[in-house]
Amino acid sequence: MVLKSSERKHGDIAYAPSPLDGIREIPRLDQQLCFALYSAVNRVTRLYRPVLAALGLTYPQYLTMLALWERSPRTVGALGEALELDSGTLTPLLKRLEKQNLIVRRRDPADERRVMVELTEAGRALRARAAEVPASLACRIAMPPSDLMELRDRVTRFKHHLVDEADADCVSSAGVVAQSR
Amino acid sequence: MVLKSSERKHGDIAYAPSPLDGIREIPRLDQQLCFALYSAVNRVTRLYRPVLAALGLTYPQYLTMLALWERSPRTVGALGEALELDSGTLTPLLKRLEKQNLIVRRRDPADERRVMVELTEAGRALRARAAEVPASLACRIAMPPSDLMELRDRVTRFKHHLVDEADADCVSSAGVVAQSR
DNA sequence: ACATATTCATTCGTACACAATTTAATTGTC
DNA sequence: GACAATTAAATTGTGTACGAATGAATATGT
Repeated sequence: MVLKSSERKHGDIAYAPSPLDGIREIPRLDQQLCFALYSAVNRVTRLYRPVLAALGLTYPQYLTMLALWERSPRTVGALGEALELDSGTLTPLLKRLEKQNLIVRRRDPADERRVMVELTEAGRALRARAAEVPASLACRIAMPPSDLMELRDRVTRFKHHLVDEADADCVSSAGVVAQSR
Repeated sequence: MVLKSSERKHGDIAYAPSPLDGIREIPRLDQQLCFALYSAVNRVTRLYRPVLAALGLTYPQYLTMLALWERSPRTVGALGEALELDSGTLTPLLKRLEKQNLIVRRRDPADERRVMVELTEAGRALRARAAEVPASLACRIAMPPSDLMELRDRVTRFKHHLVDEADADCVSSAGVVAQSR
């Protein structure tokens, strides 16, 4: 019942042979960079959850508060740029923060299209309690700080190398997104 | 209206002073490793979206198919272990794949608690078309393969250093999860 | 001036992600 | 062989993520 599976496309991908029934192509799940990132983020979110629950926040809400603690009256668009989220994601998230009295949202009088998001007193006050979060998380990550910084810089560099628009030269660094060893 | 903000907790975090109104504590958003991971994954998912849409798959569905292409009759639990997802996430996802006729789900006769997930003919056939995905993605990531592999290994190592249970020694590598420069 | 285009946020629909709960089947223990 | 403990998925409820469509406000071109 096994497919023919001999359709080699155009020698475009370097891969290790699959252990299963002669079918080739596509690197294994555990060798793919993108899966590593994907599962790492899920795990990190799970790590943050109990710590942030004490503050009544989810991880994306915590990130939003971090952004607001940096600069407080801010438009939805500016927040979205900082967090790299679109307004369709932020609007309901901000409504939940508003329901918790951590922020207020109001139209910018100067430009009624914009919605200004601003910390409330309670929102600013939460910062003191949130100051313990990084330490709580750190004790759950048994890795030298230098390695963590190195990783952060590499992830950031990776982000900057993602081609947003379809410039599509598509010949350069062939199938190594999901690379084999 | 600015808060007192002079509540230094217990010299637990190394941080750079915030540019804003004297408030300290908590590293900036763009200096946090976890945010870098978080936003990188969102971007990667957006990159995959149009490519996978041609196959009728989302990114988590694609990962699930990758796992099944590696080993096909598999329990929901085994899939969840491979993908690091729980059944609450997997069950509806698998139902959608089943609706597309890519997989079938049936109870294991040997143990009626288990649900076996198996590729259909169409599911196996999809592999040939999916073989182009890594190359399509690679052309959107302008980075040397060696850097990508290095990053993958570092992310994987990072994952392995996350403390799942509350072993909580909590003194070692203080607040560097979200580190400052 | 004014029709057109653009911008900004909201709404809607689809699809994760996970904790907590529920249901069903199996295993241990006696 | 009954029955408590355990295990495996499914279900429920909350909260993201995002594309596409919507609608209101501002910018623009002639």
